[in-house]
Amino acid sequence: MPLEISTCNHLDISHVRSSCATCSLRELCLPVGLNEQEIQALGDVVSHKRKIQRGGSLYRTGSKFQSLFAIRRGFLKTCILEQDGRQQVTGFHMTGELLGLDAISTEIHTCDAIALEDSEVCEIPFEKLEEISRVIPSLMRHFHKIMSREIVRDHGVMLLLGSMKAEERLATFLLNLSRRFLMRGYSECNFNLRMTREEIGSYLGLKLETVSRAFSKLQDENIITVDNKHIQINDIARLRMKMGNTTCDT
Amino acid sequence: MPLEISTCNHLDISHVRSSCATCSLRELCLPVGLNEQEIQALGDVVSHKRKIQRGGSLYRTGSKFQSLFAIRRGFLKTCILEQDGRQQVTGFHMTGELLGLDAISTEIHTCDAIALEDSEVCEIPFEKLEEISRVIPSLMRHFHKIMSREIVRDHGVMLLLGSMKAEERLATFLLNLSRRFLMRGYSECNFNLRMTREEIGSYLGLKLETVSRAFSKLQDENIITVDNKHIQINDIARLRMKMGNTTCDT
DNA sequence: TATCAGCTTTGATTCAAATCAACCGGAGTA
DNA sequence: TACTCCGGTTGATTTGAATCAAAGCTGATA
Repeated sequence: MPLEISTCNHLDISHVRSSCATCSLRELCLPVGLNEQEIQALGDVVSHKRKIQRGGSLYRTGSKFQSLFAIRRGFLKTCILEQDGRQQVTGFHMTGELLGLDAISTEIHTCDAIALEDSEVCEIPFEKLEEISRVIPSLMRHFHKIMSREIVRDHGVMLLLGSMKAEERLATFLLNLSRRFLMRGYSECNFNLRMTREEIGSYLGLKLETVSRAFSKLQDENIITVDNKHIQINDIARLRMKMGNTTCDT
Repeated sequence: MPLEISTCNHLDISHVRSSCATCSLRELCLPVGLNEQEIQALGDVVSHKRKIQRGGSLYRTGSKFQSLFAIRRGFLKTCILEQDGRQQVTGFHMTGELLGLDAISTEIHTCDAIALEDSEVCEIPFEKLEEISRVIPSLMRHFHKIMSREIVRDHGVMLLLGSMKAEERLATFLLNLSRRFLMRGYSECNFNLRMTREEIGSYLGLKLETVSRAFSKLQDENIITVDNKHIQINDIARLRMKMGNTTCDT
């Protein structure tokens, strides 16, 4: 079922908030430079939407259905769960981002995607994506870019985990969130965290107490103001200093 | 210039050591399940081979030429180099593996690939790869799998860096190398490391002294025998125990 | 063969983060 | 209202890895 695109034609992604699926796709795809034809073609293959409640999972390790998911609304985390209970968050994903790129290799999802708040996603089966890409080859190239970007992002996280101190990690994390909020049209200096200290710690390779201490330290230095889940960045320049001279963007 | 494949038809990758480019591609591609037609098609687009001397670089951060590289012979490392001199090895790559998947997103290589010993690679320009994929769609699917596998691998490394102790990291690393050597037809319990302690440390998020100590500890426990760069695994089961109950495969 | 630079090992010390523990505060509920 | 659970903060202590330091080894080269 093709989705109408005539109803909205916002090209500025910062204003795209409607529930039109193609708009959501536009929001997704503009950053990678898709043109109207490509967006419309992609809209045609979006088979269905799914809602996930807070705490619910979009997919789990071992689930076989192969799809790419575009987040239309909400906030999710992906994580690896080990047999011994060790768990690691591999990423946080917000409205307008993509999910599920790990599933292609194994025919099976190797990590879980769990909603941190009520969310809604578009599901794009890989088969459909590949099918349409044969007609519109440029789409495939964009898809490659997205996958490649994920690899680069992961390398950034590896650098963070391998060589940064707790405070540097948190600064990097906050600046990354800030940038993503800004990109989606929200304030870059005022936002609410959707995840707990423990989840942040898991992502950054730290314990929750260490995360809490790092927050307190940044607040003591007047760089940020923390009120539980609410973060206000008072001095973004000094926060960048904390990050060190890294170009890494997680 | 098409490459002849009639001269060799080894299907058992463990014996493929010839300098025939298509053989090398076969070696590369069999693990992902390419058929003869696909291998031959890919052989046709391999534009040229490159030799890299020990210490030389295949590509550097900032170089713009976009290609996928298939290692025909040798051993390379990829690493991110930060402005402040911080450097992190993101992976080691041996004969029969692929390189260059990070370049697609940015139109530019974001990390360096440096030869740890004299090496030789096939260069496959992305454009050619995409071109041929339009004719043979299954090839594209394999390419996706390879990229996806890289993402999964990176997640494994993130788990390692985020939650493992020094000894667990080294055990995981050795078992991973072991498996890859086995896959290429070498001994899984007797091999030579191509990289220094410092490079291992950089990859595992440890200092070189810590790596050395971890080696010594495993030797003291009679799990491995270390003679400088030569490693012999005496008790692979106990080495696996050291790894912890992780399924992660770096 | 001697020399030298780079790599490796080992020991002593320091330090950052984990761990252990106590307490606080808000949301939900009996 | 009192209770409990959960998430967050803060303090004290422990611990694993980094750092500093010295010395041994190896392979390349003159």
